[in-house]
Order: sequence, then structure tokens, then C-alpha cells
Amino acid sequence: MAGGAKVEKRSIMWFRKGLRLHDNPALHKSCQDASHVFPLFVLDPFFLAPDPTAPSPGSRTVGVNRIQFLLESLRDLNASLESRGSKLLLVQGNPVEVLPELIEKWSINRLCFEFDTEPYAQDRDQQIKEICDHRGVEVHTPVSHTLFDPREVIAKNGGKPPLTYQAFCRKLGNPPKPLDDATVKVPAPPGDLKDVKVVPVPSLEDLGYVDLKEDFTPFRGGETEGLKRLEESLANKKWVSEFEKPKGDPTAFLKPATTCLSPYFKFGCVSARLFYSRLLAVYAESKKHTQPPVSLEGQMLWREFFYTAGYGTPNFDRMVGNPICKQIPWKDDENLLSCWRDGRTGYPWIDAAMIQLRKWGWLHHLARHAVACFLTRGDLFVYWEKGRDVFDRLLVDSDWALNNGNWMWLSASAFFAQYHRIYSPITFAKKYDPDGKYIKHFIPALKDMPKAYIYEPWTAPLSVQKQANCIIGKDYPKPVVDHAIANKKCRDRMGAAYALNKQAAPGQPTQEQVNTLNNKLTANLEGEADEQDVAAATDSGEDSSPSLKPKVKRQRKLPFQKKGGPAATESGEENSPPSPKPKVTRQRKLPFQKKG
DNA sequence: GAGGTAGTTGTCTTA
DNA sequence: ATAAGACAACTACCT
Repeated sequence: MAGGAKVEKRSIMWFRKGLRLHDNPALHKSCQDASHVFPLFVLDPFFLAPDPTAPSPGSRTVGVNRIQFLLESLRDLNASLESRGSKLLLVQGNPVEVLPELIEKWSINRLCFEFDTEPYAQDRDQQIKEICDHRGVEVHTPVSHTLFDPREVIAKNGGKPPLTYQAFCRKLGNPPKPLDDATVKVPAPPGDLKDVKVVPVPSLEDLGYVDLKEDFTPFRGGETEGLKRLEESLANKKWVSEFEKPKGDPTAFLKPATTCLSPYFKFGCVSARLFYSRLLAVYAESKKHTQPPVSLEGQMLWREFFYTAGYGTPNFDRMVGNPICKQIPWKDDENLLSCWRDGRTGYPWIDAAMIQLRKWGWLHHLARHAVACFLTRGDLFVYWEKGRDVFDRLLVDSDWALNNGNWMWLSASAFFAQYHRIYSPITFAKKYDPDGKYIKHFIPALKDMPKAYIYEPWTAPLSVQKQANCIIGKDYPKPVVDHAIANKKCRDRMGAAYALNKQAAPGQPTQEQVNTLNNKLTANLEGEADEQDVAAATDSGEDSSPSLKPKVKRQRKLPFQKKGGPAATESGEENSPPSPKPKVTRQRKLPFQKKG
């Protein structure tokens, strides 16, 4: 474009995440020297249309709770825009098809949207950019979802994202301050929108969802609500400066132990930079405060850590082809997966958490740890990607980078390797909630179970079960696996898989190596499963697969494990449920275990 | 480059 | 009660 007279800008401000007016650099840019700003959100039926075949109410990929949160956020955004004399323009369709049309019809010469690191968004945005380049439309894509630009952190680290938190933090400078919003004026879109079909923010019912009155998430979407929550969280300065994530109570549900701002960060209803700067202001007023990684500041930096890793790692959301992910022969067991997903594992703590996840769309971080560990390396040995999908569907705050990163962490596939540290589905939550209030709240069937049995109801005598109106196996399921056996087997499998990964995969393994590895491991796993059955029946614990021994010598069965004998399960799962009396205290090191 | 160190959040027992 | 130690053990990063 030849210079000279300033061309009046007709901007589309394309909202995707970043559903806010405050600290929104793309919005600022769209308003600069603009005659008209078209605040746009594209409702993509691909993500919003109901899918009756999905495992829970929602669309193909997204549960209703998050859809509702999005709709509320859009309603709030529209209200805020209206208060500034503008409005949100909602258009239905696939953005890649819709945007070129709008650019044409509205004579747009500038498009602004927030930079998005997710692969899906990268691909979509690249297509849009190319279209704009062809038509001479300016494109601005500032970074404002995260505190830092992942590209810069990766560059500083020699082209690769750091794989440890400490190393990551060492690469960081000070994040940019939030923008000053006081002076921003948003020029309204023109009255004539040509023949573009603009729709009001739909309700869930408009989208085709019905009967969803009960059990909705307690989190209401939107910038207004998010900022309110930010203020409430930061108002308690003592709490803020003493915050230590691992000390939080994952069973607290009347008043959760964290800020619960995650859904607002996920959708960008609240700016991470705003929260961060406000947080530092609180720190500045207090004598001392906790530090990363456990502090509130540390939580913000974890988010940055995973965003950076997710941006800089190929196939971050998969095991195969992902250079930082251990190749592990996880099980593709639909039955175990659905027991876990639907809160039917027979372990009340795990099931209560899964039910909270479904109802609230939110869990405390440690509850996420517990259920993720249980599904993968702790007990069920099911693919982390399967669990990731369930979380991604149900969590209101589901965030691609954080969700995948944390699943790899918890499954000891990347970032974390101490696979012997396994959360107990029985004792972990007990130390926070010895009475089992959390369980009783989320699992009504167990509400009258005495607290002595609440974490292990299958150990309650039948008379007690009758008294509590809860017969185990009828009113509440028997455990799908015996934790004592299952977690031992998982550790053995992890040991074998780790050994093979070390042997076979220096750097990124080729597809062929991965296949070979998985075949070996699967063969090993099957042999082991057979042996396990035999072992359970005969007390012969010797390993019979010589070629692929884990480095760890497998222990022989402890005597108590066969007490009571394996009971039959409906599922036919290889692990037997715990015998009626599993309450045998762990034995001290016994000489005969050493044998060999 | 070899070796040492430290790592957000395990469990159980003992002091 | 809380804290420390044992358990068994991995690896990215740094020196």
C-alpha cells in the first residue's frame, strides 16, 4: 500500500480465547485508528453440536459444563461491549470459511487476534493468515494468553523447551505488565452488517441440549465473574502469601483450597498478566511469602512451563512420535476405562473424585493426581491419552498444554520419573478427610457407611453394609482391582518399559523402533499377566519371562495376598478384587523375600 | 564428559 | 501428634 493519507481501519477483533476486554492487546490494536471495530466470535458447530453417542452430555469433544461456561463468557463479553457502545457479533460456521467471507463483505483491512500455541489453532491461524496476506489485510497476533512468549523461552534455551521447572524458570525474565485500559475506546461496528447472519448468544437449549438443569458446574463463566473471583482470592493476603499447593486439601468442596481461577485463565476471562502483577503487589505488602514452585506465583509459572513444552514438542498430545514421552505398553481396556470414567472403580475416593469431575467440571489438583495415577501407572495401566480425553471433555478449565503435560507427568511418561511413588486410593485422601465427608457428598450410596469403612467399604461386614443400606457389589461396586497387587504389577511393568526405553531410544526413536519396543513390551505384559494369574492361585511368584527382566527384581508374593483367594469379577479382569479382609499391615522385610 | 544433585505434592514405620 | 528415615529409584541439568 502506498503511503500518504492514513487509511481508516476497519478491524475484526476475533475473539477465541481471551474472552475479556481488560488487558487485551489484540483489542487495543484493533481499535487503533479504526473507524469500525467488528468484535467477532465464530460459533463452530463442530465443537458445539450435541453428540448423542458421546460418553457424557456434550458435543463430540466438549462436555456441557464447558459449553455452558463458554456461552456465559460470551454473554458477559457482549454485555461489556454493549456498555461501551459496541456489541459482540456471533457468526456460525468454520472460521476458515467464515472469516474470508466476512473480510470481503465488511471490507476489512485489519484482523487482530490473540496468539494461540495449540496445534489446532496454529494450523487454523496459519490458514487465515495466508488468506489475509493474499488480500493485503493486516494481521496482528499479540501474545497475551501467557505471561511469556513460548517462542522466546525456547530460543533462549537453545531451540528446545526446558524439561525441568527449575531450568525453565532460569530462562525467564520479568513478564510484561498488563495494559492500561482506562483510555481505550472501542469504535462500534456499523449498523449495516451487509447480509451476514449474526446470531444472539445461544442458550444450551438453543444448541440442542436438554434436561441439564441439575448438577451444573458451580463456576459461572465470564470476565465479570472472573475478576470478582480474582479480587476475592487476593483479598486474603495472609492466605495468598502462605499458599503452598501441595498442602491444599483435595477433599475440600465447600470451600475449595485454591483460587479456582483456572477456568477463567483457560478462556482468558482473566488475564494471567493482571493476576500476576496483582499477586506481586500482595507479596510486596507482606513480610514474607512462599516461593515457586509451590506458591501461587509458582502455579502461574507451571502454566507457562507446560505451554512452552507443549509449543516446542512435536506430538505433545501423543505417546507415539513424541520425543519426550516414554513408550509404555499401556492397556487399551475399555472396561477399566469406563469404570474409572464413570466413577465405578469400587474405590470411593477415586469414584467420588470422578463424580465431582463430571458434576463440577473441576477437581483439586491433587485429586487430579490421584485419579490420573490410578488410571495409569498406579493401578489400571490404561493409556494416559484415554484419561486425558476424559479430562479434556469434562474439565471446565481443560487446557491443551496443561492437560497433556500433567497426564504425561502423572503417568511418568515425561517430566517425572519416580514411578514408585504411587498414590494410595485408600490412604491418600484419608489424611485430609478421615470421616469421608467428601465421599459421602459425591456418592450418596455411601452416605450411611460408617467412617471406619468409608475408604474400603468392601471390608465392612455384611451386617454393617445392610445397616448402611449399601451392599457392596449391588449398591456400590466391588473394587475393580486389588490395589496391593495392581500397583505392584504396574511398578514392574514400568520398570520393564523404562529399561527398554533406555536401551532402544536414545533421542527420538523411529516409528519402527517404537513398534518393535511396543511389541516386545506387549509380549512381556501378556506373559506377565498369565503368570500373575498363576501366581495368585499358586503362590509361585517367580518370573518366567527371562528376556525382558525389569531391573528391579520382582518380589515373591506376600502370604497375605492369597488369603481369602481371588473372587470372581463380572469383568473377568485379571486382578482379583481385594479379599474381604485386606487390613493386614505391611510386613517387615522378610528374609524369604530376598531369595535369589 | 563423567559424576553428582535435586526434583511442586508417596507410603509406611519408627522416633 | 509431627517429623524423620527407609524403601527403591529415575534422569535432566549442571559442574
